[in-house]
Formats: sequence, structure tokens, C-alpha cells
Amino acid sequence: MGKIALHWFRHGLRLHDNTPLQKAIAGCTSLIPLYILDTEYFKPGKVGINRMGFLLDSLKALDTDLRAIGSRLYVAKGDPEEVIGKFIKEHKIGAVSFERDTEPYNKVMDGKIINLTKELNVEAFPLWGHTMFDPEYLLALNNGDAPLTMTSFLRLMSEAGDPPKPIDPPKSLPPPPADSLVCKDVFIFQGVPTLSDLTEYEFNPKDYTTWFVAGEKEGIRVMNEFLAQKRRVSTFEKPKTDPTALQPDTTALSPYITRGSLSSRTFYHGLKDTLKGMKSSKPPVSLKGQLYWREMAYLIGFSVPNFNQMEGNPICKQIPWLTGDDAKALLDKWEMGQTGFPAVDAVMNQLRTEGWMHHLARHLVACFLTRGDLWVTWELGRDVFEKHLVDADWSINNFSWHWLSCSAFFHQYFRCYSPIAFFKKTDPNGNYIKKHVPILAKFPDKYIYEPWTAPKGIQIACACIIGKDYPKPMVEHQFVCQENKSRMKKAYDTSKKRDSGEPPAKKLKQNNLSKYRTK
DNA sequence: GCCGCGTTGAATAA
DNA sequence: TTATTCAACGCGGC
Repeated sequence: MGKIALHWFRHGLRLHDNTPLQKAIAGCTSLIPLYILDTEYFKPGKVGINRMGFLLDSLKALDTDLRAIGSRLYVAKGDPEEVIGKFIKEHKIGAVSFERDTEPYNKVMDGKIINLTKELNVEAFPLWGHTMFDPEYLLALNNGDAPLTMTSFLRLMSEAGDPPKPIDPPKSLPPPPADSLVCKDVFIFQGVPTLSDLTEYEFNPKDYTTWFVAGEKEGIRVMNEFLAQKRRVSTFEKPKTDPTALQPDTTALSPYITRGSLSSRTFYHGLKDTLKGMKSSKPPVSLKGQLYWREMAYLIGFSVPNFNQMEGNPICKQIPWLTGDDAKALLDKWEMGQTGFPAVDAVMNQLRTEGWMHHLARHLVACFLTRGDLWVTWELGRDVFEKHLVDADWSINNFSWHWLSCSAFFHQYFRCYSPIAFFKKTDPNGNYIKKHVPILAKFPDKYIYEPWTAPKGIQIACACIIGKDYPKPMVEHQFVCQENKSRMKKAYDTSKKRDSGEPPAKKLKQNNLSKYRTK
């Protein structure tokens, strides 16, 4: 009798550059490719329809790709530890492979699964693959701590060199034990579920409106299409791209990389090959730089305790943000695109309908919610982004909210985005606003960023009365922005005093690289 | 302790 | 278009 292996798909919803999958199939005669929808991880109410729809479409595409090489995907629902335990026992699984993860919840889960395989005496292949490098290796290379500045991270990258080359997808896979698998007390969907199969989320399929097409094939296609534009690749500078462009001015690869449909190593080496012998922009603004930002965010998320909150987070400035019901009322207006600032509302409308917006557009609205205008805790804004984004990514999202709220990494709180001025630089006519806040579409260009300044006659002619059909601005930007800057100064001064009061215990730094030396 | 720097500010001056 | 100023920064190298 041959050996049955189970490959548990985590983030890496792909066949190319999938090391744990390759390990699993090396010694087995039958393979169970399994995805587990964990409703603790994807909590109903916390996950929006575009994010979930994109996940399901990614699974559907994965199933199609698996079927093309003699296999298929099984989708179960429940707690991964329970599900995998039951599968091992009932199906006499001999080996379990999966991609290790850096997020706190998933790290704990990794440990549980590893223990489970030990208890049941099953071979296990928990391997890194969602990042370019093994994060434990990078930490060891950096004496145990994650670098907190891009400059120091780039130093670490130059020590680490190129990440491993991506490995090819398998040409065929061992067949599953049966087309219709059952497992006692485990809920297994018939095929890949659709949005309406997930009744506990109460989605209305009509609201699934993102334009992104999911899947590994599509991710690779989009990447290749971008890489073919050599000039665009070699001159790419992130801060110079246009947040108000009606078609993405960046690669828009983030949903594929986040879902693991596209390997970050594949993109890295694709860039390297494309730019061979060419002059090109440099990190951190270049495309390679964007991969480094991602890698840095993952390493920090992996090693900093309580990285998803302010309290107990050693790198996070302690700032007396609004929380609770006061914050919730402001947050709701922000989330629903009802702030009265057309630029902010356009971005939030794009978030809810498309599940994606340009990086600088995220900056504008994140600054507005926190240190710029509303003084609402970044944790709540983070949750809203995480709910709606098709590229929702725990590490990058938390990293960016630290940055924008001046809680860590970036500290020049006096540099504040203006909800009126910022988009005028790239979109003086307000075309982006006219698209995403259609009720304002008739306003003359000169009023599009400040419609409340339009004379009553013009408001009537545009069939949009400010304060009735579209809200008045919820704050006076100039005023609150100044007030918040002094609040920030106060919070920074307080934290300085506290820091000097109790010097941090000297940490013993140790370079523990020996276990990574292969030759 | 000083100084230069930091992926992506705004307003103003030249 | 580019440089300077704006009250307001921390980090890290020296």
C-alpha cells in the first residue's frame, strides 16, 4: 500500500514555487490537496464580500489548475488542527506539508499542527514560502532583531543576497484517494464554495464588485504584461505614481502576492531578469524596493510582540487616540464615504467597491482618520482596510497604519496630507472623484474638491445640495489638523519622558546562524 | 551631543 | 519646475 500525503494550502494558493507541495508529493502515491476555511481567521462580520469573493475565486482557480494535472482541491471548514487531525486518522495520512506563516494566529496554529503530526507519528513538512527569505534566517543574520528602518533593512538584504530562485510547478500530481472525500465530523464543501454557500457571512452576491480576476495564471499573466514594459519597470518610482489614475498606475499585483497566487520570489527574479544590464531606479522606490518593503513588514510582524495593537507593542508610540463609541461614529462616516471631503470619500468608495486603491490614496485616508483630522485609533482603520481589501495583508496593513499614524517608522507628524490639496496635484479636474462620488460629477472643476464652497445656485443646477444630497465636511481641516499636531507633540514628549525614566534592559545579542549553514 | 537622513506634505517664493 | 520654509520628528552614525 502506498503513502497518502496531505498538502494543506495556507497563503500560497499556487503550484509554482511551492516547496512544501513538492516535498509532499516526492514520496507519496496519493495526495489530498486541502484548503481549510477557518472562520476564526476569517471572522464573519470582519471580512467583506470582495475580500472573501477574491479568496474563493483564487481557490476556484487553484482547483482548475490542480485538475489540469490530475488532482483537485478539497475545501473543508473548521479549525485546522481538528480538521487535519481527523483527516490523518481517518485517511491514514503518512505526511503533511504546509507553508509556515508569520502572523501570530497562524504561528500558534503552525505549532499545533507540528505537535499533532508528532503525536500521530506522521511526517511533516512545514516550510517557509510566503516571503522571499526564511524570516528566522533573516533574524539570525541581524542578531535576533528585525531592522526598523529601510536603510538598515537594505543592509541586511545586501548581506542576504538574492532570494532562492522559484521552483517550477509540478507537471503532474498523484491522484486523490477518491473524488468525493468524506471525513467523519468534518464539513467538506462539494467542490469550491461560492459566496452564497457561506451563509454565516450573510453576503449579498450582488455586492461582489471587484474587477480583479483571481488565480495563479492571471497573476503570472499580469506580472508578465507589466515586465514586458521595460521602460516602465526600469524607471518605476513608487512615490511618483498617480493615486488618482483611473487605471492603476502601479503593478496592481498585490492581491495575487497576498493570496500567494504569485510568489514574491518569482516576481523578484522576474524583475532581475528584466533589468539585467539596464540602468534602473533603486530601492526603496523601485519595484524591487516594493518587495523589500513587504519583506520588512513581514519580518517586523513576525518578531514584534502585539504588532497589531498599540498596547503592549514595544515599537508603537503611545498616543491617546479616540476609541470606543466616540471613535465608532466617526469611523462609520469615514468607512462609508460620508466625510464630506470628496477626495477622502472617493477613496473609501473605491475601497468598498473595488477592494483596492493606490498606495498614496491609502495614505490620504489613513492620515485623515488618525493624526490628520479625526484622531481615531489606527487599529479601527486597520480593521476597515482588512475587511474590504482584496490585497488585505496582516503584516503590511499593520505596518502601514503604524507608519501613517506616526506610531512607528515615520515620525514627521507635521507633514500632513490635505484632503483638499493632495489629489489636485495629479487630478486638477477631479476625474477620480467624479468616478467614485458620482453625485458630485456635475460640479464645475473649481469646486470639485470643496463643493461646500459652491454658490447655492450652482448646487441647485448640479442637483446636489451640500448638507442634503452630499454631506458638509465633518471637520474643519485647517483647524483640527493644527490641533492634532499639538496633540502629537504632547504624546511624543510624554513618551520621551517615559523612555528616559526607565532605560531598557540591555538585550544579549547573539548571532545564531550555524543551523542555516548548508555547506 | 551633533548632524544628516528619512519611499510619497503644503504653501510660498523665485 | 525647483527651492525654501513651516513651530512642531526620531534614528543612527560619528
